[in-house]
Amino acid sequence: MFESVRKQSLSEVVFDQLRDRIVGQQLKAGDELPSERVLCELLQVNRGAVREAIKRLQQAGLVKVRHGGATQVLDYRREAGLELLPHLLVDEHGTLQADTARSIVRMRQILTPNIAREAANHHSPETLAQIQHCLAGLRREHDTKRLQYLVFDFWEALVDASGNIVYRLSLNTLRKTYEPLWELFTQLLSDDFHDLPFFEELTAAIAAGDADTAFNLTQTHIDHSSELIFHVIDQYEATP
Amino acid sequence: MFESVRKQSLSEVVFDQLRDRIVGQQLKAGDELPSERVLCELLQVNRGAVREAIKRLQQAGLVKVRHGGATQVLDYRREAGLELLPHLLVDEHGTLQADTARSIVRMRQILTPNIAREAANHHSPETLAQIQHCLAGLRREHDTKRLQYLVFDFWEALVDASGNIVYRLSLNTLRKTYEPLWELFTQLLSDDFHDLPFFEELTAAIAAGDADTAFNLTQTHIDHSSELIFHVIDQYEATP
DNA sequence: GCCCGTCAACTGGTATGATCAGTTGACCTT
DNA sequence: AAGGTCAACTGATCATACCAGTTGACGGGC
Repeated sequence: MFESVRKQSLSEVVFDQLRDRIVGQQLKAGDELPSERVLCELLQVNRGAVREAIKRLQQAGLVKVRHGGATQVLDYRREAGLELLPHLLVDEHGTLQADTARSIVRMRQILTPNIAREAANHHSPETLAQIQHCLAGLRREHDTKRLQYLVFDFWEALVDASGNIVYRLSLNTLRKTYEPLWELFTQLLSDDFHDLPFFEELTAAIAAGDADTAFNLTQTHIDHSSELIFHVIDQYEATP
Repeated sequence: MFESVRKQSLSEVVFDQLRDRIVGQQLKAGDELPSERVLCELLQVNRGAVREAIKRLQQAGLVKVRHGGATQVLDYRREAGLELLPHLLVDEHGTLQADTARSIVRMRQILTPNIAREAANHHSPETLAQIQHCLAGLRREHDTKRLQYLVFDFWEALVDASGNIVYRLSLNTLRKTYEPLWELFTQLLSDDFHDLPFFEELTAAIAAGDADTAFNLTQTHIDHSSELIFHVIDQYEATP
């Protein structure tokens, strides 16, 4: 099929370039960015584009801007937020960083059972209905690719039911992080997507308000898929 | 003492105003922002300032900008990242949102024991030394206020030792979120800060690579302080 | 009637150059 | 050596063009 052509604004290009230099350590913490006027000259763009890019770097916690003084590069490991994750997982050369990948899987591994637990504790009639609606979709679908989307919707419904906004926002970022790798998981986690009994039991446990069962069921399920992914990461790391 | 005077750039003011309207639901998901030129007129500022603010909104996942079309407000609960948290905890009127506060405490509660576990599993000689250095500081300090900083440094050392970048970035955001409420915790968690035996045992467990003990010790410790905080939140919510 | 191209009137994106405002450091005075 | 002055940086703001993509009304063709 056709792919949508990518259109990047200038300020986006500038932002990407500076961000990559920072996470790539060519610009280290404490270093000073060239002045806006110099950057214009170096990058051959107008100053507005440079300023927009720097505003975004500031928003991302990568630089500190001071009126009258030079713009300073911050230590992104101490200052940046989760939203930097996508660019730590895949570096500027498109290389996947195994350490980051493992970190993400771990996070998912510990977050998901707790989401299930809190969904059992805090669900409302509306959010429960949404979960059950997702479950009904899972029952009908057999194509792995489409199933993957439905499984994801199921988890999103759980997060909503948990009522925990921090889980919600964290998962948003995690989603954006592995969206580019979506198809990688289609085959890898195929068995998990097709594990209908699990989704049935989990939904039942949540509906019954049985938090411990919801937690344990999910932990078992997620531990399994995590092991699969860890294994693939190890393989990837071993064969450059 | 004196407080440093706050200086906010225009684009920052514009950004704050628009962000508050979005999280405050005056601008709902799907709504269209006024055009940049109209916003200039409404806010009586230069277009550059408006554009810089909108770039930051875009970076934060709050709006979707399309060349030629209107800028659309997104559903921040589905699109935004963790970095929005500070502004969900305290709304534009300075009111603390109890639900968000509880979500944050829960997140901390489930994250911290896992950080300890992974610190036990993955620490290097350097990161372990850093933890022990923090512990030494805790032994010497008795003033609660200064102790609070040292305790925080201790946890940061643990996160570094865990080697998990996702934990690291999440904690960065959580830190920025409760930084404004820092003094609130000074008295509330005073007993926890002074619980030296806990820090001693935890450090020993990590040094010994005993992940389960590290996990359990931390869980007990954090569960206790979480209960304290939950209690205060409940009280706060009951007395408006 | 319906389809399709045209075009004007939006929208955001880029460019230029001027000016305001805070920071820094060399230099001069005391 | 201490302190004040000032020129030369830095970022912040402004005004005004013009480029480029989107939208929808309009009108000719079938």
